[in-house]
Amino acid sequence: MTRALIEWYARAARDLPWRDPETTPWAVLVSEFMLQQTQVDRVLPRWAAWVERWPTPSALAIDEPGEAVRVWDRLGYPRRALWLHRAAVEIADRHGDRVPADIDELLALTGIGPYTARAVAVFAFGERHPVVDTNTRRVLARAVHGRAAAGMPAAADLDDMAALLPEDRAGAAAVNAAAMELGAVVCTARAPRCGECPIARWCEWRGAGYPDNAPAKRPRQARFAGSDRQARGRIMALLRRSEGAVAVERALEAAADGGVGDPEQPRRAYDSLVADGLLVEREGSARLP
DNA sequence: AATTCGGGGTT
DNA sequence: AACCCAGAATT
Repeated sequence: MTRALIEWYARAARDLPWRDPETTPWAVLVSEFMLQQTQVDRVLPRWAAWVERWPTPSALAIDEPGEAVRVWDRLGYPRRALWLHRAAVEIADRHGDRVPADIDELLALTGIGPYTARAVAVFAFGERHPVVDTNTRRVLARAVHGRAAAGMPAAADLDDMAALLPEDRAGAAAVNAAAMELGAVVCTARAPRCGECPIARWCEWRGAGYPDNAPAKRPRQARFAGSDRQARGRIMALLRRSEGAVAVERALEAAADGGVGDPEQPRRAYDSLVADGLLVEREGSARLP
C-alpha cells in the first residue's frame, strides 16, 4: 500500500512551490504556518509575497510585527502572523538565523505545534518522523481503521502513521506527503473519489461497504456571521489598510458596522485584539503592533 | 477536554 | 446554511 502511495504521489502530486527542493527551510516553515486551517489556493499568493519580502527569519525579525500582519492580509487567524514574526525573532536570536531541524527545538518556537514541528523536520530537512494532519487522519481512519471519518486527534495517530513509514528517510517523507496529498485531493471529506484512489484495493472502509460509522465529531463551529470573530476581522481590516493610527472611535465603529447590534460586541472585539497583541492603543488611537 | 480564533470555497 | 479547511494556544 505504501508503495502504491509513493508511486501515485510521484505521478499525480500537485506542483506546489514549497515542495521545490530548492525551497529553503524558512520558506517551508512559512508555508506551514499559512497552511494551518487554510486552503492551498488561498495561501499561494500570500506565501510568494512573504518569502520575497522576508527571505530569512532575521529579515522578518527586524521588521515591525504589524507589517507581518499587513502582508498576512486576509488569510485568517491573524495571530498566526504575529506568532510567525515571534518565531522569526526566536530563530534569529537562539538559532543563528537557521531554522532548527530538531522536533523539540521546533516545538519550543511560538506558533509551532505537533503538526508543524514534524512537517518542517520532514519536508524541509528530510528527517524521519510521522507527520499527521487532518487529511492524514482521515486517510488513516478510512484505509486502516475502516471508519468513515477520523475521531478526535490523539497520540495514537502518530503511531498509526509511523507504522506505515518505510525505513529510509526519503521514502518516509514521500509517504507522509502522499497521505496528506491523497486526503486533500482524492480521499476528501465530503465526496471521496475512490475511482481515482491508488490504495482503494486496501481500503478497509471501502472493503466494508462504506459503513456510516463516523465517530462523534468536534462540536459544530459557531456561525461566523454576526460573531465576535467577524467584528475582530472588521477592525483588523481597518488597521491593515490604515497607514498609521486610527481613532479608537473609528475602530469601534468598524466593529459595529454590519454587526448584529450587540452593544458590547465592538468593545469585546477591540479588547480581545489588544489582549492578543494585534492592536496597540496609544493616546486615543489604535494601530498595528 | 473544551474553547477560541478568519474567512473563503464547496456542497 | 452547513460543512470543511496542511492547527495551536489557552483555560
